[in-house]
Parts: sequence; C-alpha cells; structure tokens
Amino acid sequence: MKEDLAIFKAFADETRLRILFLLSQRELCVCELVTVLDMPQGKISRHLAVLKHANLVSDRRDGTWIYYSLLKPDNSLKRRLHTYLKHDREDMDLVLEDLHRLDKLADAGTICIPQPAFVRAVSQN
Amino acid sequence: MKEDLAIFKAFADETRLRILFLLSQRELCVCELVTVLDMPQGKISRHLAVLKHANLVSDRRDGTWIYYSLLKPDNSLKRRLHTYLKHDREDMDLVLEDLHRLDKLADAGTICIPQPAFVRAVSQN
DNA sequence: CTTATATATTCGCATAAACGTATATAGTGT
DNA sequence: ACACTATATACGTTTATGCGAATATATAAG
Repeated sequence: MKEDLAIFKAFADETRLRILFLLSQRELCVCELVTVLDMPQGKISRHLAVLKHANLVSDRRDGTWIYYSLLKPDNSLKRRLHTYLKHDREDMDLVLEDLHRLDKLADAGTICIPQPAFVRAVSQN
Repeated sequence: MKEDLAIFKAFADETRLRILFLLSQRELCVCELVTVLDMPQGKISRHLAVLKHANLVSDRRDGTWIYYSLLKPDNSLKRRLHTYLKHDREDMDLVLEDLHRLDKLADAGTICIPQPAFVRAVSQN
C-alpha cells in the first residue's frame, strides 16, 4: 500500500513522468536528461532521487557519470506501469519530442562520452 | 499527458486509493464510504470530486443518495489501473479490511436503504 | 595539489494539496 | 411550510511539494 502510493506519487509529476518515459528507452546519465529536458541539473537530480526512493530506478557510477535505469518490475503494479511507459507513448506529443531529442543527441554523440576537458571545450565550437 | 497526470495524482493519495478499491467492488453511495472508511463526510465528498475531475468516476442521484461508480476505462492507462484495482488487492491489508467492512455493512443492510427517519431512529437501538 | 566536470544536497520560498469545521443545497416525509 | 437527511462547498489553517540558487561531494586530469 505505502509502496504503491510512493509509486503513484512518483508518476504524478510531469517532469518525473517525462524522465520515466526517457528511461524506458534505455539507461541514461544525468547530463543526458538535463540536455534533453533542458532543465537545471539540480532539479533533475532531485527528481531522480524521488524515483529512486520509490524503487523505480537504480543508478550505477561509471567514472564521473552516474547512469540511471528503470528497475526490472518486481510486482504487478510496476509491471503494468512499465508496460504503460513502453507502449502508451503514441499520442503524447511532448514525450515523443523528448524521445526524438534523445535520438538526435545519441546520433551526434556529443555528450557522456568520456574525454578530456580540452577536447570537449574545442568541440563546443 | 495532462490527463494521465491527473489520473496519477488521483491515485497518489491514500484515502482516494482506498475509495477506488472500494468502488472497484461496486457502485457505492457517499454514506457507505463514510461508514466504511470512518471519515468525515466532507472529506469523502472532496476526494470524490477529485476522482470525478480526473474522469475516473461518475455519479448518479437516487433520491437523497448519490451513488458513485468507476467509469468504464476509455484508454489503456485507465484499463491498466482498472485491472490493478480489480486484481492487485491481495497483499494490501488495509484494502482487504475496507472490503470486509463493506461486506458486513451490506449484509446488515443498515444504511442507504430509503426509509423514513423514525424507522432509522428506532433501528439505532 | 589544484582545477574542472558531473552529480547530489541544502536552504529559503512559493504554490499546491489536504484537512477540520462550518455552512449551503437539495431531496424526503409530515 | 417545516424538519430531517444526504451531499457539496467555502473558509482558514497546516502540511507537503516543487523550485531556483547556491553549495557540497566525488571523480578525473594535469
């Protein structure tokens, strides 16, 4: 009950819902979410903490980056919502736009690729 | 998107979740919910208004009573959550207790049966 | 050891949500 | 018309939530 409530609360915020839809595609690091959603990094981190608290996502560190991913659902509510994230995005324009921006990012390969600071600085121009 | 958010917000409150589980059994009038949940009538009415706003329930008047029932789901998210309400109550003690109290009420037939005031007054003793 | 980057967390504030209490409305029976 | 019951709503207060801005932490590179 309490856990289900935490899950519904986690889904009951636009930013978190957008994050969840993005994570339903694949594992993402914080800076990718920041770029795609165009929101302050602190805000994203806070929302990710809420999702983690609700046992919806896990994180793993890889160097400086921390990658978040959806946890494999371990009960039927999570399974249903997981299916929702995977299959019910069709008529949600905002979500489709987010996913499209994510694809473009991945193609460009501009972020979240470990490389020295000066290389990154150059590629800004 | 906005509609989905309203749905998740509607589910993201313990009292409303309990109401939804009860309504997943059958149509109920406000006074039945008040009795089963043992909460002030105004509180129940306010929560029902939220559920109605999220297009989750409908109401119908029958004399003095107003009966609320779950609306037939008209999209996949609502269908998934409807299934959740119907099938995922097993390990939720509080919900099972509510449903049990509701059964007892129905057996006793003490409320929501149209009858003159004095009859009701007598049956209190 | 210093600097730069990625992420997390804290603080103060603003808005929203839930609540108790009281009151309003609508139907029923006399 | 009056009394009674069921339900809805308004008001003021408290609590929870989300946010921007600033700061802290951890890793990597030189």
